[in-house]
Amino acid sequence: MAKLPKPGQPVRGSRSGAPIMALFDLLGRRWAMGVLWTLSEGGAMTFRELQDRCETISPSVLNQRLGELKQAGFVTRSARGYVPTPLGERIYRHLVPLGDAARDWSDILDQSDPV
Amino acid sequence: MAKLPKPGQPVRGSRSGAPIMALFDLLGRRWAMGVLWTLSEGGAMTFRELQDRCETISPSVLNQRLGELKQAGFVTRSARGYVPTPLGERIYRHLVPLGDAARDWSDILDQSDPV
DNA sequence: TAGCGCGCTATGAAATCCGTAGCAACGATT
DNA sequence: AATCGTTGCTACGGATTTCATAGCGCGCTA
Repeated sequence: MAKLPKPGQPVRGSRSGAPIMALFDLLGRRWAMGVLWTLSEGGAMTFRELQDRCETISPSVLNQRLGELKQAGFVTRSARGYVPTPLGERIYRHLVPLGDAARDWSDILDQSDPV
Repeated sequence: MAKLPKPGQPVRGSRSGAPIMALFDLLGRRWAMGVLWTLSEGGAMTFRELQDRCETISPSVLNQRLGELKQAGFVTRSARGYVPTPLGERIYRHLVPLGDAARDWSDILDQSDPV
């Protein structure tokens, strides 16, 4: 099992553990950003609900990602289910403009390379 | 070999291919964000130089990520080496504030959980 | 006590990633 | 012309990660 990336300690991709590299290690795991995104968009939700919204995630990976996100302090568990922490919300807010860029990307691909 | 995620087509994580999910699929592969980041920070550079800066990346993975980023239109190859495209630059600019958040994250961890 | 939904774990196969070695092409040097 | 160094990558085998599916133990309700 891969250990949790922590800024300041060697992570996959950086011996120095530059914070951004630690974050990339964490968020660059399959589904990590998708989970944070879904959770931030949808508000508090249960494990199963999250699983449904993520369409194709397997429970083992969801559980693992949730554990990592919890340990990293991006997600926590409230009475009504999993929710992003303020720190998690902040990361999410930086992810939002990526959604806009993604839409433009989609438009560009449509123009240059219609299916 | 995993196929290139394209918005509008089913990707890992979304049957509908919502642009953001296609982007998450692409960027959520090991080293994808790190490569884009390194390239944007350092300007045009050769394969080997990129490999050096990424410290621990293997050439096979670097080559694969570069191919994906090229196909996605985020990176291209100029006379002086690999460079991000305008679209790639744009993604990068949205990644920058994540670096700030990562530093704060690092500070928080230092306070709450000193090694 | 039977049925339900819940959070999650177990398992085994498939995909991905890794480090290392090394090849072919090129230009500069001897 | 033979050698050298650099570059962009590919081959390979093993380690890790992700996957789909099945199902367990719990608490609640009827």
